[in-house]
Amino acid sequence: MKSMDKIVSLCKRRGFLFQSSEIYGGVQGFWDYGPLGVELKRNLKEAWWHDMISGHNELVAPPEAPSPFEMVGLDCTIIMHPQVWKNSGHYDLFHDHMVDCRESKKRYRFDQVRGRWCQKGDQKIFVTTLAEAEQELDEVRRRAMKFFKLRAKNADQLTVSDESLTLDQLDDTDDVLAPDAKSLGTLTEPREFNLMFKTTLGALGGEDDVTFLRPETAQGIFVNFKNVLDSSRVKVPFGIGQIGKSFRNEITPRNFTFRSREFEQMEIEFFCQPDQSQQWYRYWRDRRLAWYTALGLSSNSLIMREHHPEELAHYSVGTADIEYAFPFLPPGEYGELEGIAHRGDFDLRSHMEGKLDPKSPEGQPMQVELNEHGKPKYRGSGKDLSYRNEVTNERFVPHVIEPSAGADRAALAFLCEAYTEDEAPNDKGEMESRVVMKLHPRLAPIKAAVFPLVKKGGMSEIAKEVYGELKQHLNVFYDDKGTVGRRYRRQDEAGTPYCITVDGDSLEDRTVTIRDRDTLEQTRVKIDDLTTELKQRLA
RNA sequence: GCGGGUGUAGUUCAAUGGUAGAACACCAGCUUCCCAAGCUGGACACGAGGGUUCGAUUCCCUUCACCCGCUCCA
Repeated sequence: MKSMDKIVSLCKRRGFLFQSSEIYGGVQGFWDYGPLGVELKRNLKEAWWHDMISGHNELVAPPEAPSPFEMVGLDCTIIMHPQVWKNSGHYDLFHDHMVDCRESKKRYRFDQVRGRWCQKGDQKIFVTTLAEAEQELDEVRRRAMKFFKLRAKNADQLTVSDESLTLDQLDDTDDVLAPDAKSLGTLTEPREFNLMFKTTLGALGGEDDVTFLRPETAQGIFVNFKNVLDSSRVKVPFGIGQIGKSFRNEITPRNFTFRSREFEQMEIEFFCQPDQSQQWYRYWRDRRLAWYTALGLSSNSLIMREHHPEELAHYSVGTADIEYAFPFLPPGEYGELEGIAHRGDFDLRSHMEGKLDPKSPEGQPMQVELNEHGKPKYRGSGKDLSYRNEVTNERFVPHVIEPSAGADRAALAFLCEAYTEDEAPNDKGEMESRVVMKLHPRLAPIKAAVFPLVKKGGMSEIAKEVYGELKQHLNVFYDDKGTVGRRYRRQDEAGTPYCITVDGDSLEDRTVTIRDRDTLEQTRVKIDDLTTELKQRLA
């Protein structure tokens, strides 16, 4: 049976993944890739970069694509101008003040809990509710009656303030009846949740020099949009891709590497004409799903989850998550690998004009979010990030489709998918259980292993010669320790798709056997044809 | 952040208020002409800090990490 415990144990044992700083007891939410893991992850990122960016042919429209398009890459810094995160919306979203209720164990956003002062006799309490604005007064009154143990006929003993307040407008929470509590004063002090990693610019930096490690790579693409346009001659529609580390202070890192605090993203921002954005959204959504299945994720374990219209920001035409049935999730539940979001012109315009207000009235272009003085809450760059079609002379702010993938989550999904227990014969022909990582050859850390069948009679010499030749082209591994069966099993656990064995016949006719990891079948090929044969099989 | 559970070798597990065992894995050698567990030998562990005690891996406290549930998930 496939279980998370077994997968975690194999990852440690074989050097795919280690806990960060393990000798000091580890740090929650940080993980290191070992010798096999780093190869897997590099292969994964290289597959993505090749398939999405460097291997893309911009001269022809791929199947299902509305038109030909261009793709270029970018690699930008982790630390950026602090204003980036204000206009991207992360600064506001990531600085929630939260309170916990000691009684109900629930957590609330401090500025979202509303309520009213209620008085009976000389006792004055603040009764809260999460109810909608229309039901708020009734709900507050109902809870207050219950708290004071008043019957309906004595309702006139209760006075409820006309003014609705949020918790952040109170001096303290001592007299607050929390939304799910029965007694007063159960809320903790509000605590700031810094979901972005704060850091300081410059050696003498004070509070004014605070900035953040990026929580996503995407913003680096948006702020370089004009640079890329001015330097690369790309024309809309085109995409900019980037692979890089991002950082988020996850509240509850859990499930192995699934929710890490330092993680790597593979993101594309695809810029297109607003009237074509729906087609491009569908194209990327379907293409990205197909990418995972092409690399070996079972379509039974993958789902495309379209967000419901009510989940979407109103400027967005659609958002879909590609999700995988990780073994640590209950049956029927899926964990996100990648989100494909239609982001409209929100990001480019926010970086031009100042942070747009997602709560802008529907049916018209979004407006810049204003502060209490009626000025932009956060100033934009003031730079023109619109695009001019040089043929039609039409000028517009491109709409953006954002396929945003998690490299570590993908690596984990491929590891989980690959873990297989099956049966293989032992030297007596009896079936024994075997653990094999059925990684796609493109992802496998080691492409082939080379063995002398036994360490004598000149087999080692030939095997070393074969190894030296292959090593120039492929990541291969040499092993002559123990019996050959044991060496095969070791490679099975590492996910090596092929094992090359030099035997007695090799001495006579310069042939070797290729053993297939999944079928255990062996075929004999000439040493001179080996590189070509392997490259063909690995393609 | 809350509640429950668990921390012993690379892995999976024992035992013990007084010398910490095993299996597999690993290393060296022997054996071995195709699928791990033949032979000999070897190296390797009580998450961290504090307390109680003559003595703590064991009891107590704190802390860190992992697992389960709740919460959160931009």
